[in-house]
Amino acid sequence: MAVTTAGRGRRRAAAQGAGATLGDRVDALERQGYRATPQRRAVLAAVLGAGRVNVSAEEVCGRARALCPTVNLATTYRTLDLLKRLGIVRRVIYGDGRGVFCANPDPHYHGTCLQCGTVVDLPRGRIADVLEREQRGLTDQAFAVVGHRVEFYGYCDACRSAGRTGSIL
Amino acid sequence: MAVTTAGRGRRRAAAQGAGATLGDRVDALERQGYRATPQRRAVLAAVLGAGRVNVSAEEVCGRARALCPTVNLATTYRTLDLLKRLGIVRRVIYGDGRGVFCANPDPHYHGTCLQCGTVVDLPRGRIADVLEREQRGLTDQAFAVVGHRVEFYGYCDACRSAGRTGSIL
DNA sequence: GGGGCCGATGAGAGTCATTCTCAACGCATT
DNA sequence: AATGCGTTGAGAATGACTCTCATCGGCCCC
Repeated sequence: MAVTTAGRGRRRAAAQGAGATLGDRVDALERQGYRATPQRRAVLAAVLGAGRVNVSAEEVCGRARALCPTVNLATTYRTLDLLKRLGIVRRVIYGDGRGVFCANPDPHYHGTCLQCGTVVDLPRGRIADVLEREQRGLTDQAFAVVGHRVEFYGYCDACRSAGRTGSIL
Repeated sequence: MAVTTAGRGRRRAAAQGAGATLGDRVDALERQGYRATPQRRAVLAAVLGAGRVNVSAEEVCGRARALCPTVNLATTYRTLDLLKRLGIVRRVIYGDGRGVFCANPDPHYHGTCLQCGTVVDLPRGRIADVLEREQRGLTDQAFAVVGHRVEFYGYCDACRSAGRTGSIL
């Protein structure tokens, strides 16, 4: 997979949303006045390429280097921050304080494996509505609630298959 | 408030739970074979004294020093970790990856102020049951869910009174 | 009641993720 | 070619946290 010229105007799909491609995100970037440099394309491709599994900045940097060898860790952080501000990626902080990045544009939850620490996307269920209602109920306290975040933990496929479901992260 | 001799056998209340006092926690500590040193008592008192507002390790250390001037930051971390293992305090990691400590033994949620970062305890509502059910529903995926964590965000009393409700952490 | 044992401590160095600084680069415009 | 400005790489700085190690201080045994 090469991340160099990244076709422009090839697709007219939604810039965000379930079907958005790498090119769509590149377009979004440029539309906001940012240059789509090879480094930024590589970082973007690295996050998108991780699929349902969320990745750390260091992992993103490693993957991006396979596409553009000059990508630096500082640039990776800068780019991820930019993509976060543009709403293209999300940053998830969990249990041990480590941050991982996620490019899934659909509403979803995150599940952290108690064994290996992997963070995967989980489909969104019916909790959201209940949480919305709960939010309103909590607001008459000394705290005005405006949003929430849910995080699940358990065991990923790999760890379950390997029988590793004992320890606690 | 002095944290020196910390009466033993004064109370016979539940060692854990809503009505537990500083002395109860000290007892719990000793019952498990750990020494209730002045430093540990001070750290414990510092966390308990913070009430509904959760505190960072550095804040705990500062508060503890008012009770026992020799308390060191390393000792604070060590003690907080010990108290965590004993189930006396809980560690909450939120938004920016900073960890805060909480001594509230009742089931509750945490609310993070988007303005000043303060973390307060919020009363537990009816979400828990829904989340339990949701957990089971999510488990037939490539991930076995065994638990969850909910975090609310909004604006604390102080920031609302001061009219600071604009920015996002 | 002196000595040894062992858990606990303070100070400071080390670690790790993340951010900052700054000179250099690259591309567009003139 | 000259200028300007966004972007970059390298490495230093930061900040939270953990580790190391010599020392301290109760407690037990003789």
